[in-house]
Amino acid sequence: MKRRCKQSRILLRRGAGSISSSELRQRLIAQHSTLPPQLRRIAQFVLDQPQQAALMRIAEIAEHLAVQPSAVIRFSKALGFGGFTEIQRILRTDLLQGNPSYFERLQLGRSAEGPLSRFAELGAQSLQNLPAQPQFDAAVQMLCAAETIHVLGLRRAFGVAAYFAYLLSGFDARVNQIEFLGHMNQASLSTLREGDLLFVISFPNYSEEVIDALATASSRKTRTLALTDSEVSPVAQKAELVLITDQASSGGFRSAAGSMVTVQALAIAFGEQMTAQRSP
Amino acid sequence: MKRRCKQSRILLRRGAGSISSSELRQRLIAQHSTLPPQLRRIAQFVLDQPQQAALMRIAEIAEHLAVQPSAVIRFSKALGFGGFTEIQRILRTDLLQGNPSYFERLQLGRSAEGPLSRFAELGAQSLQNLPAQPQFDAAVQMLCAAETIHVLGLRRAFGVAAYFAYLLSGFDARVNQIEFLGHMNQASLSTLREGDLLFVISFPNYSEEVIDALATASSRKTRTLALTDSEVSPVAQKAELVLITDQASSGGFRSAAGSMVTVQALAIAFGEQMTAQRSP
DNA sequence: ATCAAAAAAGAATATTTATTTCGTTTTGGA
DNA sequence: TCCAAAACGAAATAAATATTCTTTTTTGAT
Repeated sequence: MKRRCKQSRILLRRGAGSISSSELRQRLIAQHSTLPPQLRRIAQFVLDQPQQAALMRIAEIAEHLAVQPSAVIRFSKALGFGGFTEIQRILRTDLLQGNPSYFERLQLGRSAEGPLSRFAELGAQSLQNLPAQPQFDAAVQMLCAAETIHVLGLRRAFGVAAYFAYLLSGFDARVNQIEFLGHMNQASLSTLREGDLLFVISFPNYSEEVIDALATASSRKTRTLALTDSEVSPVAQKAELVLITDQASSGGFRSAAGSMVTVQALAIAFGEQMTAQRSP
Repeated sequence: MKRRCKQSRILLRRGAGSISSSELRQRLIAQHSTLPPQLRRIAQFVLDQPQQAALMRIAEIAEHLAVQPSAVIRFSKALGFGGFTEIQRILRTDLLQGNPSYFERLQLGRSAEGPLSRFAELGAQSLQNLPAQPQFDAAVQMLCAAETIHVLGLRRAFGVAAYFAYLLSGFDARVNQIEFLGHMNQASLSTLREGDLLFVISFPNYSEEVIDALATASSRKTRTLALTDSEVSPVAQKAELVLITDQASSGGFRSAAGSMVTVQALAIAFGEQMTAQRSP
């Protein structure tokens, strides 16, 4: 009966019978009561701990549930799959956080239809990775402690910088957007002082001016905070504290959604803290 | 040299040399600059997309980064590991323990704590509503047909306008951001002509200047396109064609993520169409 | 109690996947 | 420009892992 095996392999490679994770759950729930004891335990495990099931090897799952590896295979076949690998593929795409379809599509090489949904997806990806920002609170502290906040973003980051400066000014912060109007670079930077904060926003390709500004800042004992796309970007290396966002890019285009949300959250956290300090 | 392999395997199985994910990140950042180009790209990928790196096979990662599988192994060894499997083990443990993503929380009905997650959610909401934009194609047509595109956004919309103007200029569009510098409002609007397009971005409270500009435009036979939050907003009523986004707000604060994504999609659709018209 | 049918176990096999090896190319220094 | 060292690419190898196959045990009906 080697043919059956071959056949199922082919199906898997095609990705033809691939279903969504919610369909999988439904099928699991539907068949759960009709399954023999061991297989039922496996089904329960997949339902209860999908993340673990996605990452563990068959042998590990088998050991964890005190069954034989072959039981896991029988389970998969009973559910109508060719093998456990197919189930795991579904679980893993799902584990790739929130937006399973994005990763799925990436792998298949197809992109979403229409620019709007394409970039909406890209933006959503940016937003998904935001909440895990250990530096966020420290960044807010730096903002609060600063005498004057200088905001610098050029080119694609200019709009984000402007938005941030606008929001901060709404909270009566001493804020100054550096625009290099008329290309008077050194003159613009002459307002950086000790006790101030330089907040830079920069994405590839990183502008020389921004990197220079960071150097100027540290020579003037101005503290520095950067919002960029990678921990190892040139600006990240020169800044005291780094926030990361908008890493994903599609076809050479990068979303700005994560940046906008980050600066908004920063500004509002800043505002809340400042008003809290004054009133009581 | 088979012994080396055996040895490292044994270490792996023991889990003895296993380090934490933050240690891994530190090591990655520290060595990043000293690594050869390909390995550096891999390091960056692991830093920037740890979830994906955790789940992908070596061959997939290699393909994604356009390197050979062996490069991934060389990378692992350069970092002091026995193989990529060891790195992946760290990443996977992290994936399991760590972040239940806020999408998950959304599904569970619990709301997120902390400003970052709060506004990430808000932004995600904005993005979800985007794809259903019947006017999108018409808007792109208007952009393509325009002689010169004038972009106007003030206050909270200023950053979005700047971003849009920046993107359009990258596609060799004739674009002009109206900034009302020095408050010479009428002078700024004197460049509006027949055949041009005025693209305005405005959210509550809607600036008087923007509404005035729309009036001026129609008196000068300049076509008008608006990006706003509601079909019945003052700017929507005065504009020929209207795009809607960022309707949701939380505690009086509105996300700008939808606007950014919309203008990005507009600009790129514009760019694609213009290049298509030229080349064939 | 006994038999047949179903379920499970364990060993054997096929396969996928990681890793090594080695030849070639590129890079940086005399 | 040449040489040596480093980096890279591709195929070969080894390891891990999933899957199948056969045997043994359990279950439940008569």
